[in-house]
Amino acid sequence: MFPPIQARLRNAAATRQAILDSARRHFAREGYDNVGLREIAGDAGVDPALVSRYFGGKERLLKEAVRSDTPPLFEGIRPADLPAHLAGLLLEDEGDGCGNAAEKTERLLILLRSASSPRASEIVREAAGEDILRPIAALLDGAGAEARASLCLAILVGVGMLRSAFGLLPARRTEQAALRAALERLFEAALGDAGRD
Amino acid sequence: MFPPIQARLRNAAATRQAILDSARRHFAREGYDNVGLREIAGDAGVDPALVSRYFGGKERLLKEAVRSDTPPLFEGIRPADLPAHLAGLLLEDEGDGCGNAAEKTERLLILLRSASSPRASEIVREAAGEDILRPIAALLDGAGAEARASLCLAILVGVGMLRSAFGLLPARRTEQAALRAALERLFEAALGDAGRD
DNA sequence: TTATTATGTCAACGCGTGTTGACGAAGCGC
DNA sequence: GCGCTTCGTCAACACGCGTTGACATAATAA
Repeated sequence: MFPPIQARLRNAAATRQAILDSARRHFAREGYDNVGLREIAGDAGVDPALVSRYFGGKERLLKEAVRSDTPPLFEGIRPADLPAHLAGLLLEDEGDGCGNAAEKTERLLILLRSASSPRASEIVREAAGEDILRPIAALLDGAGAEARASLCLAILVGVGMLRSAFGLLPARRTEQAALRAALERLFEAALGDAGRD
Repeated sequence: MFPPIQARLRNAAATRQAILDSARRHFAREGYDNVGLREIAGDAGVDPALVSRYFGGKERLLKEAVRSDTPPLFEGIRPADLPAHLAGLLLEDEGDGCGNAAEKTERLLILLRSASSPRASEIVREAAGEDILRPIAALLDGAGAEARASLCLAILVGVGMLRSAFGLLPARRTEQAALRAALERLFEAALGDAGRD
């Protein structure tokens, strides 16, 4: 599926990184439960046993995959730009048509597609709170900031699920502009007022 | 977990129905992949082998569980009432706190929580299209009716996922009114204009 | 060189899953 | 009573999963 990396034999650091990269790709496209260690290892050009050996288990691998060693998603964004930025995250994430996500939003896809799965839910919930909910809520102010951020996350999750599981909202070139506008209005509605109690 | 039904021995129709009821409850709460035939059968007070025997496999059981032998979700709804109706579906579905869903929206929960899962995705996509997307789109008119209905489905899925996987938006009594208002505005934004190209 | 460590390979385990076939037992017509 | 069909029970299978330990081989030091 991915071209196996060669000429990297007997290099622990590079092997570890190859496994991590392959895991990120697969977790982002298929979700934690729907991919096996053998596939991840296979695309990394590595023996499946090494995954458990290097990372100490599949859950630890996921935990490492969603660690924030990639740039944060909401840095330098002004509150007024949030709707456009959120819509952009959804529209740019599947850059090359259907497959490899842009690296900077790969973490978002991992969270979206591993949300179900009892084994991954705790890790996913924690990472989503830290990487998405908290940054959005920090940009807002007033009562109900968390609730409004939650609604944004719901839209992110819903649109992501619709695309991956239902094949809807594919964002073809011809419709992308209209969809982007609709998503921005949706995020505006979510951010504008929610839980203002 | 559920009180096992007794005094139903040697009654094929009743046994079949008990399995189907248990399957609906479990699929709605845990999703297709996260529940085993042994649990479903156990809560139905039945041997696990009977599930495969009566329904011919787990996928067939899911197919039967989402069949529309329960009342449709969007009957007698006027377009203007759609936002309130959709918000109501999300807020009333977990009636007794956390657990047994109201029967009339159990099918909705099954679809939400089984959306990932490669084995169930085709069945879920088909049922979602028939039970949710098509009815909503039929209530709308003009260009982009399907895209707008898709956005509504995305909100349904997202909010449902957030609740089941992340434990957010729990809709406590004190916040329910505010959340309902926010959801209505969200659905209004989704229905108002989307994909108008 | 040889000895030692680091890295990768292989086969197998234990577990849970959905599924199937053989057997037992209840209902029912004769 | 018997015979036959229907229904339920039990044990086992085959499969895939994550994981582990024993072994082989490359890299490195003595």
